[in-house]
Amino acid sequence: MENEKETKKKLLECAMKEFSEKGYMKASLRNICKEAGVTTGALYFFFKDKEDLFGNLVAETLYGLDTIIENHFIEETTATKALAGGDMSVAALAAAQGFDDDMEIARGVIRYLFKHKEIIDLLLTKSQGSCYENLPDQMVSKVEEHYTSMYVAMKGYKSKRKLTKEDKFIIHWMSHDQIDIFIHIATHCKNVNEGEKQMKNMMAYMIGGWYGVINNKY
Amino acid sequence: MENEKETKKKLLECAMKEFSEKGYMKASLRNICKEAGVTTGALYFFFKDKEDLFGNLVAETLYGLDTIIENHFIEETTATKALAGGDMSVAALAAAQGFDDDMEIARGVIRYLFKHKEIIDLLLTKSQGSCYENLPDQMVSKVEEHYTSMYVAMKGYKSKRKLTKEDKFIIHWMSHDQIDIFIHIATHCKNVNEGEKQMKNMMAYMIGGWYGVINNKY
Amino acid sequence: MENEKETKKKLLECAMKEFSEKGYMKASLRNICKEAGVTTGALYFFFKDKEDLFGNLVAETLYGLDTIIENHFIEETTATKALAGGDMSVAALAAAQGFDDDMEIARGVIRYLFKHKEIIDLLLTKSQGSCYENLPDQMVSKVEEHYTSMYVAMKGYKSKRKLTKEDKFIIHWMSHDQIDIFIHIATHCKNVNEGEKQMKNMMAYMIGGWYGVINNKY
Amino acid sequence: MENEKETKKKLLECAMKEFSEKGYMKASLRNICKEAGVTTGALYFFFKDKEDLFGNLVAETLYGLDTIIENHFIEETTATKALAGGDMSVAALAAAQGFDDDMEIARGVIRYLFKHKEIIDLLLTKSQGSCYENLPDQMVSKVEEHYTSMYVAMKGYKSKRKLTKEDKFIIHWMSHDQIDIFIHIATHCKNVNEGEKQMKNMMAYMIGGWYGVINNKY
DNA sequence: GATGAATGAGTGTTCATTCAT
DNA sequence: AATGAATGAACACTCATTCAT
Repeated sequence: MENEKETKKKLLECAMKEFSEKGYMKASLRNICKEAGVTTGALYFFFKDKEDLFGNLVAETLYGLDTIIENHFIEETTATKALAGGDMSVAALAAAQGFDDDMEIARGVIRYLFKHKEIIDLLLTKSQGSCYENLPDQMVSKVEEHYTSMYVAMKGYKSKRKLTKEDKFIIHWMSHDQIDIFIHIATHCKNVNEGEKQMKNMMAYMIGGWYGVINNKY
Repeated sequence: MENEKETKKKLLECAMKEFSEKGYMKASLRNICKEAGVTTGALYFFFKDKEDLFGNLVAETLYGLDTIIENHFIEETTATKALAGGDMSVAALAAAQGFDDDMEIARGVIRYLFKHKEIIDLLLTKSQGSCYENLPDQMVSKVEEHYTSMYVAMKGYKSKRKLTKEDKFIIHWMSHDQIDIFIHIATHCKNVNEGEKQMKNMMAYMIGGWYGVINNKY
Repeated sequence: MENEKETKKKLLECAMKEFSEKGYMKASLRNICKEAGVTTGALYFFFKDKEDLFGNLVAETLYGLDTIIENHFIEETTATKALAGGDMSVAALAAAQGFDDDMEIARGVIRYLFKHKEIIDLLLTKSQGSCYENLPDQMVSKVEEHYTSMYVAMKGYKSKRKLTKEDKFIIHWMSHDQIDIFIHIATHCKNVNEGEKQMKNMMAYMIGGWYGVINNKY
Repeated sequence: MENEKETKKKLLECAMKEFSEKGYMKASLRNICKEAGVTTGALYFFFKDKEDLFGNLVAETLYGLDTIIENHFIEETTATKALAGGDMSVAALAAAQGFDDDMEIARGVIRYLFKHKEIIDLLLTKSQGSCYENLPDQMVSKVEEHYTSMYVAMKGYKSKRKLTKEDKFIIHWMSHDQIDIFIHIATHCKNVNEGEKQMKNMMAYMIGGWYGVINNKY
């Protein structure tokens, strides 16, 4: 019963190695099978095709990440909405609170990233050619809504309708940058401790950036 | 003599199209030649191999970009070094000056990016699999040295030797982010005017970020 | 005991569908099993191989058809033989009688074809690649002997020895055409009523053809 | 210059052999190449894909056959149309004339078939799976229109509108049978002389059949 | 009776590259 | 300067079949 699943496991391990070394497109199913000591037919018993094999490697981790980001940022969103319409100083205070919360969320994200570091690396840097190649963009989209609300609150706008093209652009950029911080940590720090440590400076950078934008007169 | 160069030109045009549509890896030399109305042999008369063809497309633009970044940021570097050892307020003042200069440089970079938008897009989003796939990283390296000096000055350190691992990490991140701003503008704005406009907010974000980092106590 | 046979039944149903849709060669045993909700191993418990599976689908129907044709046409044969040696007009008369009998047989065949229409379609149009691909030819052979006797009688020959190469050729053709009439009806009429109706004209055509041949002077 | 085309020729020869032996579907491009002493890449230099290779074998012959059938039968059609509305005996006479003409056409077709016997065999018996698998049906369609006109004339109908479902069915059958005569000759006679000889009986059969149908009272 | 696993040979097709002419 | 021809290795994928359990 145990060694029945050995082959699938072996296949996944070798696939992990091959994809990590060569990226999705250049990875060879033949190589994976050879390495695993089985014929290509065996691979197709367990997996529908190349994409499915890659999917089996990353799906679970991806789903968990999605859940974390979606849940947290969406809860935040509703909380932050209450700020809209308040006076600037209150908003600023609340925003500071918002950042503290974000910090907490970020810590959670980072812990998750490091818990699944290899898969995350695969997704972030080796998925080109697969259906997962736009993962960062998708995550950015999820953060963007949350940040739009925060931005509206901090600017003291009464509704999202007030947002100019420039507002939207910088919100998108900051969302992108937030995701990029996670990616940067995941790909540049060797463990979760270092990740959490470096994150403090990065969050300081980001918060400073937000204030720079909010107070920008140009 | 004229139609000799015609073929090379045609080949480059068709290569541009193919690489832009499919990316470096999925681009087919066959297709390029078919489109250009010549045989593959012709291509190999003008270009050593696939990489060389891609290189011919991007080399000039790349060299120009390198030059801009290298020249400007390196000149800056020497100027900023004078600050080392000064008191904090002077440093801050000087840093502000530094940012103004950076703004000017950034404007130049952006103008350059849009002047060669298609090639830049190719380099930034379609070069995976070629030797240019790490271009952003290389550019980051060039900015990094300049930023290290600025950082040292703003922190009031007496020499680079004082830099901790955390300092180096955040400097790398901010360098990366600077390059990312350029990339973001190049890939998200439709013309140079919009690019320059959006850049103002982004620079405000970046400068705010720097201050956030410099003043960070954690 | 009951659901044991359920699986075999299910397999046969799904095989029917797959073979009908794709033809013998392109049909995939994998697909059949997937559709039936069992593994390929199960299929190989019930059937020796692909050919055997196809055989199980068509064998009974095929055997019935064989029997009908063989019995009837062979009975006819002995009856018709009595004509040999008689004078022409008697032979013609007898031949007319023969055609009436043939009409009756044909009606029986057609009824049988429509009773097993789906299997017949399978055999006639989807069996290429299997050992049944020459079914029409085999049926032709069976009719041929009967027609040879009829031909000998109508021509007023004293024995089969008189048959020239041309005689044999046209007998083969007419046998082939007789089978083709059945096939045409089976594949072009939507039910037995229409089949029987159209058959009248077709038999008129065939009988006219026979007279054309018998009286042909060239 | 001469042995440049040797490879393509060799490839076509070997393809001819492979397709003839195994049929379109079971033919292996690898085998063809191995037999021709070249790599598969070479094949793909000359031919787009399997279908194109097969097409190169048969296209010319097919086009010629199309032309013969289309030209002749369509010329006939207009000639025969003049009969519509005339009295029966005249129509019958004219029909007899029509059959004489058809005989002449048929002789032309048969000569063509034997001139390209191997290709014709390929098309008729080995093309399943390719885009040519329905060739006989297409040819039947072309004959059908001509026969409809003849039928209308012989029946003494004033227009095609009078045709019942039964009329149409038997016309289709007779068209089918006409094509089948050609196919039968092409696949059962070993040379054009034998073909032309056997055709006489077959045409007698067919003409007899037509009269049988036209005079049929049921 | 049936599964789950695996084989091994095969499929058509595409690729960048080479080279004599 | 360019062609036409060819290579050879690689690709993802499918197949009917087998067999221990």
